[in-house]
Amino acid sequence: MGHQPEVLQQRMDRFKEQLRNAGVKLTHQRIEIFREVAMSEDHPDAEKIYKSVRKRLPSLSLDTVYRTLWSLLDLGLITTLGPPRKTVRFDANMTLHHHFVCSKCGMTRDFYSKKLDRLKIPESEEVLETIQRTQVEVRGICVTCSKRKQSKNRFSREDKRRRS
Amino acid sequence: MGHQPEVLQQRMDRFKEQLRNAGVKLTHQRIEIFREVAMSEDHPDAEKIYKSVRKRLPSLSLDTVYRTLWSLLDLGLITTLGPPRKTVRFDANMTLHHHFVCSKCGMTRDFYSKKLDRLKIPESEEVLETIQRTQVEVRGICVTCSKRKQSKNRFSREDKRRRS
DNA sequence: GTCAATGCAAACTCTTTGCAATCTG
DNA sequence: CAGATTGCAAAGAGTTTGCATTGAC
Repeated sequence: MGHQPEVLQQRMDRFKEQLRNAGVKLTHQRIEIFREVAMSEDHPDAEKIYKSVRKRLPSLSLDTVYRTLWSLLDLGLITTLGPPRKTVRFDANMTLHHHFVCSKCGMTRDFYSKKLDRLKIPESEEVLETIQRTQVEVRGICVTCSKRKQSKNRFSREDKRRRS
Repeated sequence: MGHQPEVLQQRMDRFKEQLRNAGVKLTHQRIEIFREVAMSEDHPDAEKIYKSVRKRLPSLSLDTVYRTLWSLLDLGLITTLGPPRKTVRFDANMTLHHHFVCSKCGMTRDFYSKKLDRLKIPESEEVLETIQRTQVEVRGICVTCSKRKQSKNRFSREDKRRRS
């Protein structure tokens, strides 16, 4: 479980540089939390990150993990799996379709494309026993979020949360 | 906000047929909850479905909405947006990559493909102002979940939840 | 030294569960 | 009518917040 050392090093360097550029403090917590996400191959959730990092920083608290993760997201150093929302959302459209997803608000819209429906997937043997469906997810910023006066991509995510 | 009438009708018919085949009762609640998901174009969460259906069935409770949605998921009548988990998961791999996702447990693994990286997306103008990234999500059942003795895809999801 | 960031504890929100009452087939 | 399903209320997760303390620059 882990990436090539040089990949990790590269990510860590980029991370430190971006934090400095943003005028944000390089705390032990942030360094270790980012390292954990950067090292892992399994897309961990906050709880899992918390447990791992805690071995190195026993005083770490879970809320710091959350705060740090949202911050890293805003800085563009990490992404979320699927739309960045906490509640599960459902879809009765079982026909082949694809998604536009807004990275800010999680808005999701279907779109159709015969070409994309026919995608050939390479190897899957290792991980998936049976394949059910292949879907393209296009991520970007939606029209509404683009218009909304942006807090210049500030480090703190607080304003965004209070609003929604 | 709504699909073509004939699409809705088709989905409702399929829904009723599948429930009968599975030997599952066709209650008002299930019918209205499924109709709501089938009608909507915006991938609603449980809360939103609850609020809408409540206008028609004032006695509906939120826990019934949850139970029904997981059940419909098991029957293959609806899907979730992204992996079917409740907690957000993070990813420090900012290089172009794609995902294998297990529909049962939410396990997610990266994979790489130069071909998929070069996907051409059709129209996006309407919805997304700027596109950040395009990613392919391959859904299926992972090796571990395939092995796990399956409760013959029973309607109730309870066993699965308790286990995790 | 200053102000951002952390840890703690408490509040909140979302989701699940146990059980008696109700409704479908 | 029997057993599945619902509604209720309460418990459980997961996540966020206010505030005093700590630590990076």
